[in-house]
Amino acid sequence: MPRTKNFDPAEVLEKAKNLFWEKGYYATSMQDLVDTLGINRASMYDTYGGKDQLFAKALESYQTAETKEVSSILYYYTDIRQGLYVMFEYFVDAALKDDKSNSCFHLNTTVELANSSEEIRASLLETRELHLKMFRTYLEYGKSKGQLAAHKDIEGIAQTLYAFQCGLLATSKLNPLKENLMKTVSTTLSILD
Amino acid sequence: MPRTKNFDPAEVLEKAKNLFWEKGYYATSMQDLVDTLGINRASMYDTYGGKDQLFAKALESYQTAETKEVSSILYYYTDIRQGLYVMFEYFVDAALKDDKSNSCFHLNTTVELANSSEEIRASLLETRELHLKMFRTYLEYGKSKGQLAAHKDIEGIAQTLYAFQCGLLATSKLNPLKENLMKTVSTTLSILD
DNA sequence: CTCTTTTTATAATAAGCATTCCAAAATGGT
DNA sequence: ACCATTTTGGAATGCTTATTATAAAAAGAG
Repeated sequence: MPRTKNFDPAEVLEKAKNLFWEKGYYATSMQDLVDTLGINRASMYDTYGGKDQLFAKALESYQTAETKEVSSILYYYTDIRQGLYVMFEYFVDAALKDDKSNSCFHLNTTVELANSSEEIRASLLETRELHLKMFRTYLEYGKSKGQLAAHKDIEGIAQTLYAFQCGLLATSKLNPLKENLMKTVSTTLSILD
Repeated sequence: MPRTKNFDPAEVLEKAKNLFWEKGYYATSMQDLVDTLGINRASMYDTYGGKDQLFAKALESYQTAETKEVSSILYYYTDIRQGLYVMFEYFVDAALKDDKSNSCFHLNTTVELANSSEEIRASLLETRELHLKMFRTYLEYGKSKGQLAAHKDIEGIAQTLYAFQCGLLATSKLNPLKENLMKTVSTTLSILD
């Protein structure tokens, strides 16, 4: 019957995601969000709920998109070394986009909130589990193609790749140079040999 | 002439360090500190200055202690694989102490504040540089002893070890199991082979 | 045009924040 | 014993926070 929403909730959520990604949960105030999102404070509360819910939705949106992206990258490359390299490169580019060094929203949130919000922790754990599963599957595939020696411990490598990915993006805050970061990627991938 | 301080400033700073380590800068209020440190609010301001300065001192204290510890561990072990393994084990134990999962104060602060405080960033960068230098020196030593092949890229390995260390401790928040974490350490150390 | 709902702008609320101040009590050195 | 200084407890300050409320303007659907 009446007036419809004047903005695209998904578009606005994207802006909130970028702000939380850059500044973190505590350092981002609702006033910051009002200034950034381009919609009124009341519309914000009406559409997304309070700060907690908005943050949770932003994180969810980020994690879903990243998981999908990783999946399609790995699916595309039949050489696992190449696939993993491009995947790490994708994360590095995202961490350094717009000449900032915002690292990775998933990692930032792990450090800031994993121990203080059960709901957020569950969301982080689920994403970690999804990534580990993708790594395992991809490594199994590599083994079947003879790209990975049969005796290699897939679970150990998968967890190592996940840990290294977190470290790579964390250090990108202090060392925001792509070529430097990608050298550590190459070095790390030698665990496959 | 008159009354002397009633508490040991270093001891109290240790408590502040543990609280900031656990909760981070923003999530720790001065009231939390008053409740935890066991000294009066006025004494706190008088001895350490405001929140910023107290945090900076706590971080400095942490980084100095950790750097010293790493140095002595590496100095003690003549086998570089063993030395690095024990070093990572030391960090894992610290990250999981008291059955919590507080990760590493240096890493936590990198994620939370590296982009918002120039003073803190400088302190973090200096510590990173110190650790890289220790790694390089240790790897050179290993090379001279024939424990590391002559063609290995020392700078690349050093940076990779630093990145992995950050990732190892970050993931310890979601996966606080020592044996699990130490398996990724072993896997990563295969980059030396 | 007429509902009905959303937007907007503004303000009120209530709590928490870091910091400063004050006066009384405590304490070590002379 | 005296004095200088710190500790203590409490309160006051002034600012920021998240959230809710209010009322008027805007706009799509019948």
